[in-house]
Amino acid sequence: MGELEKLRRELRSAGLRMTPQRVEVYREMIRSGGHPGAAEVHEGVRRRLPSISLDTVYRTLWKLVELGLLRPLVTTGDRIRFDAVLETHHHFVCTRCGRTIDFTSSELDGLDIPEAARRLGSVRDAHVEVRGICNGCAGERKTEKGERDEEG
Amino acid sequence: MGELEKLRRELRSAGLRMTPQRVEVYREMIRSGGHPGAAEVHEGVRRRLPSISLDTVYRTLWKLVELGLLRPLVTTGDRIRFDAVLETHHHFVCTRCGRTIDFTSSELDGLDIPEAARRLGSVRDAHVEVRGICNGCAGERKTEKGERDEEG
DNA sequence: GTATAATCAGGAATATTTCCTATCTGCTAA
DNA sequence: TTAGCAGATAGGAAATATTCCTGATTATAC
Repeated sequence: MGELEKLRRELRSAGLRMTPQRVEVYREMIRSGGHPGAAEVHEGVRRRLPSISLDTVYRTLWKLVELGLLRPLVTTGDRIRFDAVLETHHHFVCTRCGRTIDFTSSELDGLDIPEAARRLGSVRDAHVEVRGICNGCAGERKTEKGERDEEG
Repeated sequence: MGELEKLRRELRSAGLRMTPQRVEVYREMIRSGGHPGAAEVHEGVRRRLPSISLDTVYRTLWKLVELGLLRPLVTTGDRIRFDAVLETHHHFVCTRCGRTIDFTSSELDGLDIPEAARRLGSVRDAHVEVRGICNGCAGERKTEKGERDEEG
C-alpha cells in the first residue's frame, strides 16, 4: 500500500481531514529517512508549502503520532525527534551521545507481546530499544555532553 | 547489590565524585518508582537538600543517564521524564495520552540481542516498547490532546 | 591535612513548544 | 455541483522547560 493511502485511511478512520499540510508533513518524514525534529520538518515542507506555520507542523506531527504513523523517540534533551513507522525496525540508543540508530532484525520482528502488556490496552506494535555506547563514541576518547544533540 | 553501591561503582569507574546531590537525586528516582520529570525530582530532593538547584538536578539526571542508571523516556512533548533502570522492565506507551506504563515479562527479559545491533556499539541493556491505546483512553470516548501531559 | 580538579547555587539567557483567534477550507449531504 | 459547517491553518504572542555562566565551595587522592 502506498504511504499516502495509509495516511488517507488513518485520517479517515479518525474523522480527520486530509489537508495539504498533513500530506506534506508526512511525506517529509518519509523522505527524510532519519529522525528529524520539528524545525527540520518545517524547513523541508516549506519548499512545497511556503506559508506553513511551525505550529501546524507541531500539531500535525503529534497527530500523526496519535494515528500510529510516527513515533517520538527517546528524548535527548535538545528537542523532540520523530521516526516514521514504516517497515518494522528497532533502535540502538547511545547513552553517551544520544544518537538513535535504526537496525532491522527478523528475530525481533514478530516478537510476541506478553499477556502482561496486552492487559494494559490495545496493542498496536512493539519494538526493541537497545542501549549502549555507539562505535563513534567508543572511538573518541572524550565526548562532551553537549554533543548529545547531534544525530544523523 | 544495594542501589547506592551501584551508584558508587558507576561514579567511580567514570572518575566522578560521589556527592550528596548525586546520591539524593538517584535515591529520589528510585523512591518515586514512577517516571518523574526534573521538577518533581527537584522538589523531592529539596526535602533533604533544601538548597539544591534545579540546574544541578538536570545535570545530575543526564549524568546518571550517561552512566546507564537512568533512562529518558519516549517524550510526550511536555517535559523530559526519567525512569530508574532497576530490575528489567518494559514499557507500554499510549499513543493517545502519552502515558508510559511499566510491565514485567520474564519472556522479554533475556531477549537476545541480534548481531545487527551488536555491530553498532557495545550493548548495555535492551527493553521492549509496546505501543497502543491504554485502557484509560479506550474508556473515555474523547481525549483532548492536552492530556498528553499526565502521567502516574 | 592539603592541593586541586570538579561541582555547586542562583539567576540570567535561550530555545523550543504551545496558545490564541480570526480566517480559511476540506468534506458531506442535498 | 454547491452550500454550509466543523475542523484546520497562519502568524505572532506567550509560556515553559532547559541550559549557560560565574564566583564560591567541596569531595577525593595523596
